[in-house]
Amino acid sequence: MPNNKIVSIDSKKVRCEVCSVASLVLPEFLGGKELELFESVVTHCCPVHRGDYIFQAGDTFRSIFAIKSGSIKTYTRKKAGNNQITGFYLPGELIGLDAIEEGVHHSSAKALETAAVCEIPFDHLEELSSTIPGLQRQMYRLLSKEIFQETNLLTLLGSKNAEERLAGFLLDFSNRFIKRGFSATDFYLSMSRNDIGSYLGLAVETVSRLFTRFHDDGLLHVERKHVQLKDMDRLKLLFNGGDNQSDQKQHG
Amino acid sequence: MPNNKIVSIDSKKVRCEVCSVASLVLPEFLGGKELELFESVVTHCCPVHRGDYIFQAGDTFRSIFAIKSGSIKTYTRKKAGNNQITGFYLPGELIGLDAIEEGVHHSSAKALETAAVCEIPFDHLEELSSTIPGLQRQMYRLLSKEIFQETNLLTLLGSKNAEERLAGFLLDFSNRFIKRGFSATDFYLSMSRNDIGSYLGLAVETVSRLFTRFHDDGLLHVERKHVQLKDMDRLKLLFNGGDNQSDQKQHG
DNA sequence: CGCAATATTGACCACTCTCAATGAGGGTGG
DNA sequence: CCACCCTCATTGAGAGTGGTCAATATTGCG
Repeated sequence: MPNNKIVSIDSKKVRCEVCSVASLVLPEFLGGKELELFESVVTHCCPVHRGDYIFQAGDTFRSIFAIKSGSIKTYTRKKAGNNQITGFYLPGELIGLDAIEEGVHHSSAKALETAAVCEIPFDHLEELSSTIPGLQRQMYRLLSKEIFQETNLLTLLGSKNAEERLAGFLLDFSNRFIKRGFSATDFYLSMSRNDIGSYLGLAVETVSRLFTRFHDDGLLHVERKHVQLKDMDRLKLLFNGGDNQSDQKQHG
Repeated sequence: MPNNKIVSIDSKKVRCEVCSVASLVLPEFLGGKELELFESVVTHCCPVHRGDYIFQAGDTFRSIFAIKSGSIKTYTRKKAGNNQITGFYLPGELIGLDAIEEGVHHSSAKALETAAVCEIPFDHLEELSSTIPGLQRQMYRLLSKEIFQETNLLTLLGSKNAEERLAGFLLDFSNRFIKRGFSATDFYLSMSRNDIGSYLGLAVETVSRLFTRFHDDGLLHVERKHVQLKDMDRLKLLFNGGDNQSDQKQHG
């Protein structure tokens, strides 16, 4: 597995492993004592390997999971033999939030590479969040953030063409990497082209062709999983498509 | 506005107006006294008319809103002059949940018809939910439900073709109407074809053509906003597309 | 009653999917 | 250490779904 890791993350893994989950997931609002309390409810914090499940569709919901290092994909079953990727998650992000309501996981979560994932039993978290006001607030914010991000993805799928989608995908990762202190323009994508295609609602071949085109156009340098964004401005322009200009393609 | 109301809802509006928001939005877990407390934080409960905004993108987030009657659409700005519809909301549903995290609305909410909408100041709700454990739990569930539903929509947009999308759209509304005690097979769609198209990531013309085709195929009877589903089984079959059968179109 | 907005329908074509072949990596076993 | 296999990625050619443009209802509103 040497090549398909997000190396920039792996290089910091040691540091991540020792720092607290709480400070990673809940960067604000919690004091030292509260952080400790939060840490106390985190039961497991085990490393997983590429292909390992964190949970599967159909599992009873008991915990949410915080990612400390590595990356995770979530997906739902689609048609025979195929999966619909619903998200890629990086350190500091939570998975399993969609299962709170029904008490059952409807999606599966699988490690894209070696990763450290912390289990947070939800009933403990609930109890704790009713005693620590700041934690409750943070929980609301985290859930809201997930909704907001999915709304953005909906907009992407509902109104953008193939190249706008891939540009948006890359810019999203760029933003998320930079927030974690990694390079905004030089990173490894731990997921396969197939996963990217499914996530963006495109065929694998289209994704592959677009990477080639972007490469040839000088927008980026790509070699398998390794991506270096070369022209962020044009990439952003591409993402925004016909915006600003008064052309109104699609759903006019 | 005689024709573009969801009449089956309107016919029950009087009843809805007098029953509590809480019992509509939070059907479980709250006792009589707690319901009263919850009601006390609901400041406004004003009627809105077709085209009225509940909130707009850019507004400071202060409240979430519960719909008591009528229907609401939410959307984000897309390209010049166009909107990307992100959701349609019916009585008992909450809007504005995506704005908690950043404290700013990134989407707008507009009434599709005359509707009753209750404002619930979020800081009050937060306070209250830390004193009533059942309320906190319900809030988590409601937020989680929104995430789950958006994930479903993502799957729809990411992996279904045009007719599967429209079938899914109709089945979704059918389910939501039946949960509210209305007919599962006979209802009015309060939104325009344009809105449906935007929501489903399709051109208006495609939506129109599909309605006609479904009508001609005997799947449903449609006359402008009035829809009567005639063959739920075939509609479900259509929605599931190539599932069950071992054909694996798209992202093979 | 006429204008504006919304729907419907048709013709055309482009974007993206499908199918198919080839190439490149990575892991396993001899 | 190399051969082999299997998965994943790339590239090409052709086809089809669905978008765009345009014209014509139909409805609603001032």
